[in-house]
Amino acid sequence: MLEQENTEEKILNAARKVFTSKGYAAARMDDIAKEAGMNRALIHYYFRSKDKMFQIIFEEKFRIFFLSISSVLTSDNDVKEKVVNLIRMYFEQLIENPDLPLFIINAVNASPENFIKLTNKLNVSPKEAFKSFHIQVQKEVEEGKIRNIKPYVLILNILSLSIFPFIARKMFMNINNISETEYFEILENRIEDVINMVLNDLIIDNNKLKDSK
Amino acid sequence: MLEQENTEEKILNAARKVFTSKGYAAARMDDIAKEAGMNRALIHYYFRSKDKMFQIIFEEKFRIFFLSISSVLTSDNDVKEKVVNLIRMYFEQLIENPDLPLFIINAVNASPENFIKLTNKLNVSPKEAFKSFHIQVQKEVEEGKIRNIKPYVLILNILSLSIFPFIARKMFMNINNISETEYFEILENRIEDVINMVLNDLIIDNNKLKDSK
DNA sequence: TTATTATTTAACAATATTGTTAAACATTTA
DNA sequence: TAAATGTTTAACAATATTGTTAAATAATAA
Repeated sequence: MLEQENTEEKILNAARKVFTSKGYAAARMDDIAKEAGMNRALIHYYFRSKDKMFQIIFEEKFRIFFLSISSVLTSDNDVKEKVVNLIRMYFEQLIENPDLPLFIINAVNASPENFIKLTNKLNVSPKEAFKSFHIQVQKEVEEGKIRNIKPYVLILNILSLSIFPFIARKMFMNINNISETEYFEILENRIEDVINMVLNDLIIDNNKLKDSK
Repeated sequence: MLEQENTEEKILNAARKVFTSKGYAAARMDDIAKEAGMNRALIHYYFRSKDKMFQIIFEEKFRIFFLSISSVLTSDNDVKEKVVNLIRMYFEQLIENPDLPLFIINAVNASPENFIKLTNKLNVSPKEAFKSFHIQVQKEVEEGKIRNIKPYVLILNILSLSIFPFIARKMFMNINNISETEYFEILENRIEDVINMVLNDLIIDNNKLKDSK
């Protein structure tokens, strides 16, 4: 009988699950204890308080979420390559971790100070990564490599198309009566569409629009 | 001295504000009372319990959110017109109500039964609206009016590009050190970009892509 | 084996949050 | 005006949730 995970791991796994699906306020220490198959006192023995546990999970998730973005944004590739990498990377990461974005957004909304503290504490700087991408976009616009697009607009488009489907997935599944598996298949098949749409939007082309009149 | 709003309105306004910004679990009856400038007992006198109050606010917001979508989706327009209307409508609505999508998504995630109950109770049926749009898209694809795109993909693209920027706005503002006013300006200027991008993606065009090789 | 240490639990304590009530105060109406 | 009704509050009660402790059990080291 391979009992693999020890108590500490069991607790962390349970906490991860409960916190990411319910968020801090709605999570109960008892939910975590039950999920881990043990007594509430035990999780206090291992991790002092709810706050401390949440902090651990949040840091971990925060790292996962921003480290990969940052690495793509600050790589050596040009803008179009980064666009492709970002979209693929998000999809792969979020298919494994569908609750991640909502968890992080809610946590940051609930206490923005925490976000600021963490970006300082960890050697992950979304601010810097975004800024350097911003500059690169402006440069490529000036060089005529891509159309004249505002960096913020491009970033927002990529993030929106990649992340939103995971944020709204339960509602979407509900409205359209489809299972998570089916939904993820739709998303998987959608990746190339998204890539094409964003890349297309970067092409310098004078006569492709305004034909509706 | 025009004292306009009565106690009941004061409470509802406060509840609206607190619930939509914090969500059910993190909201405190005391937050609402303070926001309304009164005693906690008074809000119980008017609205029995926290659950009941939340239900009122949720129904209201749910209606606002889905009524306008449904009306656009089930109108007489063709797909391209609907795309334009949807994107404009979302922007106008969310600029007034930026917390709306996150509030609804979190509430639906927390209790999907509630969502189902409400769609039945109210004469608002996102399910039907989505379905009819779905069929219309397939029809226009067959007629050659728009490119061969999966209805789900189109809907997801529109919703993503329109809604996500509001969901992630606090994080985005934080990362890029910009105020809400500045951010909303960026979004305002982005509308036409989004419309163009989505419409462009619907055009039947054989030689606009795959030029990167 | 026995002593020591780590793990686990049940029972308890403290705090936070919601909900109630009786009495004070204000407003309406007879 | 006085009775009746509606509004508001402070104080209290009940419940939910987190956190602690002492004692039992298991694991480890001497």
